[in-house]
Amino acid sequence: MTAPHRPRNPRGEGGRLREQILAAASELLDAGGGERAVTLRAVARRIGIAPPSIYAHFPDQPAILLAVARCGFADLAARLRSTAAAVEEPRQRLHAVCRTYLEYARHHPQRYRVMFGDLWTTQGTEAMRVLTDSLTACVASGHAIGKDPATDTIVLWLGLHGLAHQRIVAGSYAWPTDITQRLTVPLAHLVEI
Amino acid sequence: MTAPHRPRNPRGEGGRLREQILAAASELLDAGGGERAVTLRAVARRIGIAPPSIYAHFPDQPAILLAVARCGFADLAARLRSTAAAVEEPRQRLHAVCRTYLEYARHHPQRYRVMFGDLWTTQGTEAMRVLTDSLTACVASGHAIGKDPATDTIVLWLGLHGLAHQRIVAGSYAWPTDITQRLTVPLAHLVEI
DNA sequence: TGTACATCAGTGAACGCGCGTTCACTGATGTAC
DNA sequence: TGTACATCAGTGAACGCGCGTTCACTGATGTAC
Repeated sequence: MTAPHRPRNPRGEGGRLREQILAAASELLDAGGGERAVTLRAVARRIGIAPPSIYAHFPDQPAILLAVARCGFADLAARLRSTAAAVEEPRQRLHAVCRTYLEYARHHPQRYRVMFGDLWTTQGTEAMRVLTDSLTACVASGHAIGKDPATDTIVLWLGLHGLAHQRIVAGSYAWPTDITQRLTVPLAHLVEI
Repeated sequence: MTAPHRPRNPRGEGGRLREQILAAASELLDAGGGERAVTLRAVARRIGIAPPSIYAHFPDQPAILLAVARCGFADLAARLRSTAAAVEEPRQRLHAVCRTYLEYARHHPQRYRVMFGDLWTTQGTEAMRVLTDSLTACVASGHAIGKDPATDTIVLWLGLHGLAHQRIVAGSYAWPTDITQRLTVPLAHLVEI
């Protein structure tokens, strides 16, 4: 658990500890303990520092989780953007973006829960924009119908979120293999052309 | 907070305390504190008993929340059943059942989160059956298309759950007023006839 | 009818624990003169 | 070049708190004889 003999950061590089704290918090989250496992002392223990050392970088304990969520949203948005940029065909692109979203939730289940539980306010708009753009492109190319892509995006996202969340909390449930398609196709109003 | 002068239950009626414990736990849940607020001692305080008195009815602290969830599922299923029984027309019935589901989540937000976070296994099948039956009836009457109502129900429910959950955690968000329709109509494959 | 006894619904005091946070500090490294 | 000083990264010990759980108990109420 404890990592002894940690060399202190060189002068001027004290900020590195902040990254280590965030990384340790993320690891604790997804190491099975969930949100409750991310205590100030547990984070310190994992890095191998004394508990008070954290106060140089975060005002209090909740601030750590908040920062983890903030990073999570930035990370998610970046992944969605790069997925969207990699696929040309509108319909395929929308599917790829949805897949990336669901993969993110699967790879960081507890971080996802923290992000979209409690402190989801306007932080998700960046990620949502990628979804909106992808859906709008489908409408423009005739792959989808619907005169209100903004609202359609919200509805599509609600479906994705429902699936992502339930996959996390009911991991053993035998979901139909084509569940993603069966959710996204009707919600995005995709049509054969 | 504390309720003093609580008269002890008459002889043979000691089981009543169990109900009070569950009620107190539910109240604590939805009184803003969330899951963390439901400590053994907090429950005892709210009823006005000594902490050890709880051990006559529950083996340990997690068992309290588990029992709350169990009751919640039974309650939800009962409400859905009575709603379904009250509406004749298949399409209206499906809508009414969905509405009741969402209302339940809104009225007991934290209880809902406990139910469908962590300990959702096979407890929800009762409630799901009402949804399946309603959807099947729609297909039979030609109000909905789709050859696999069982899977369609899961998909529809994922959408409902996504909305219910996000309404809870992002209460202030300005959802479109017709959001329920826009989610259920495509997911249930409802058609005009 | 009286009394000993069993049962029942709960108490009170105490335990050890991990937590968040505070405070005064230490020891290495760079900078000014 | 030597030395005093400031800065920086982090420590160690301690605090008070609420928690879950244990243990031996109390006092009212019903039952057997």
